[in-house]
Amino acid sequence: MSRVPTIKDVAATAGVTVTTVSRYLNKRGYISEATGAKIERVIKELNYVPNEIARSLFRQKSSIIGVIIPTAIHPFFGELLAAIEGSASAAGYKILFCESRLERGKEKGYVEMLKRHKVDGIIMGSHTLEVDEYCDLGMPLVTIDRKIDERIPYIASDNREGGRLATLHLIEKGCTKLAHICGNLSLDMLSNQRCEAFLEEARKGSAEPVVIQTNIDVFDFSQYSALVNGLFDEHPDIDGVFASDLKAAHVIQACARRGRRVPEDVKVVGYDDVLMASLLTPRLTTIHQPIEAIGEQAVRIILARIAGEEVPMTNVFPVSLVERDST
Amino acid sequence: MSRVPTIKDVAATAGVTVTTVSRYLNKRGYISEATGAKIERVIKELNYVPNEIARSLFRQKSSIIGVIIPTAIHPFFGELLAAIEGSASAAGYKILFCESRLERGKEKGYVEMLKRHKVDGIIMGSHTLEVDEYCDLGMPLVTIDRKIDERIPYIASDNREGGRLATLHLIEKGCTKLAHICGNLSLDMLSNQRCEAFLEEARKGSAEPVVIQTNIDVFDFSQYSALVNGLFDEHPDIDGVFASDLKAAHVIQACARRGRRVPEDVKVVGYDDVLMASLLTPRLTTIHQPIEAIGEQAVRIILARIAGEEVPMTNVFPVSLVERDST
DNA sequence: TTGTATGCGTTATCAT
DNA sequence: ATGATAACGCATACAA
Repeated sequence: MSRVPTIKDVAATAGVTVTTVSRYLNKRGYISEATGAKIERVIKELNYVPNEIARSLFRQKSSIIGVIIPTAIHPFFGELLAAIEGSASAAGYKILFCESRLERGKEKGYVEMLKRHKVDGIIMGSHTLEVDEYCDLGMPLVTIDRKIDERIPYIASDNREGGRLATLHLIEKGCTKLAHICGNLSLDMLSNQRCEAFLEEARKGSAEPVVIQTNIDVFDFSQYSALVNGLFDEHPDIDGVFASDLKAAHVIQACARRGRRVPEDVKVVGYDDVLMASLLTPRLTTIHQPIEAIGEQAVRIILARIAGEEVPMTNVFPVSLVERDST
Repeated sequence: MSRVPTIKDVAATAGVTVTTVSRYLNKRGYISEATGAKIERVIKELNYVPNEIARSLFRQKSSIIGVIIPTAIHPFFGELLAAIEGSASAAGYKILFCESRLERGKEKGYVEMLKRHKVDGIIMGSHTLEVDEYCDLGMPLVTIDRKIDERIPYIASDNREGGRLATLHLIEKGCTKLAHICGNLSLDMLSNQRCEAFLEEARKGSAEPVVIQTNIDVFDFSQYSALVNGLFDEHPDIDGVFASDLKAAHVIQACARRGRRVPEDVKVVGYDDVLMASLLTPRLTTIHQPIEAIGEQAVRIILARIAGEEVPMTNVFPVSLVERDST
């Protein structure tokens, strides 16, 4: 027999019916010592493994959760994905992994696909669709860094506080002209609050603020260099920059090229505190957000939703300033 | 009707049988203009989507491929994963994502799980199991960076050539005492060839070679700092280091702390050329391996295997030295 | 303690 | 051009 054995094969060679084997597999009901042993032996002998597809069909439950992020190339999402995978697998769930690349069409296609695949829920870290398209999903959903609707729980770090801390820190360190590089503000993300806080605190602190955005394709990293260089060309007197870690890395890079010393001439504060942050030279001062906790919470929430439990709609994690050498 | 509609519901409300609906869905056989239109309408109205689980069960094919990597936190694997996902989804396949964290038990559990889930094939980037355990899998398999057996195709960069290029470059730049930081050599990985090439070229070039390994838990990044510092403590006269990008980043970091200038006092060459490499200060000279092409090829090979086609067992991609500022 | 029958949602075969 | 039915592999309700 070359094809992979089914429960029928096990039953047949063990001389019982599939019901009994199923019972053995699921440890339900009574089954005699003898037949139990025999079934066990046959299973080993045939190298039988239950077909999870068939199980899923019967149970109306796949034990799979879909995860959609922009791309795993971005260290924040790579780390987030790792956290999600760890928590999910610990709970007996598997991850169907999707990269939207922040393309509307792709994201929509993935949502559709996950629906067809009957995933038990979706963790969404990419947000290019309209509010309705998320609400009409008819499936547990939790978002990262975006508040879509009152009925959809979201997880985020305290972006506003992070923006505040970063800006305050730059001002305290003596910066007088501040820049913030943010993602594309037309995307409805909570990270936009960093920008608001930045502007607010800059004004309070009488520092001149400059804000520049990336393209809509926020994760086209190749644009970052040009963006940063454009910033310094236009505003040579900038002495403090706030931007998420990956962008901050480009800032440090650009400074090195232009002979501007960090932190002496320009101070830089990141956001995220990904692995890379502490590996830059100078080591990056940054706003730490608890990526692992966020991933864990995302899984906890989605599982609770799947179980039909009540969950908090707002899940904002505290951030903290990690002062290193770039300020 | 609150539960999600099935093909039966569509059939019922459209006044036809499931057969006809199925025909419509799969565009097989003839169906009249009128019923076609009606079915289409009902599908929209009911918001029906086919159940992929049931389809998979019938077709004996899930259109899912399993991917096992150590962790997405590591930028190489994050980028590899992104490449794999892109190619797979373009071909209509989905990714069941697993992180082994390089733990034998986890990896084994995942393999088992993927088997139960009837994935069509597995791309394996984590290698903690014995040769037999991979061979007895009874399912298409392709490995990244490990040659397991004549019958299992593998993809890798030309590690030996990479090691050679890196070492040669350091020697040409005038280094006389070279260190190589590698993973744990007890793991049977092709990247170990970098080490062999390193030793060979160092001797040829009359440079004194030092090799240090990481723990078995290669991806416990927290050990890297101590490792690098230990290296410099024991061998203060090292003037050239070869190590994969992430480790190289730690080397640069350690040098900065110790007041050793890169590249003036110590020259550093990485391996991988991940995003981070060009963002370090100084920008890292490194051996570029074509991560995206490797991911694409992994998918191409696994799909060919699934289709029962012949595939090349050996897939070694060329590498090149990217000279930047750390040498 | 074990077996029989049925259904999960879909597709394919064979009728009609 | 459409319908009835079996089958995919498994698990449950109900019998025996």
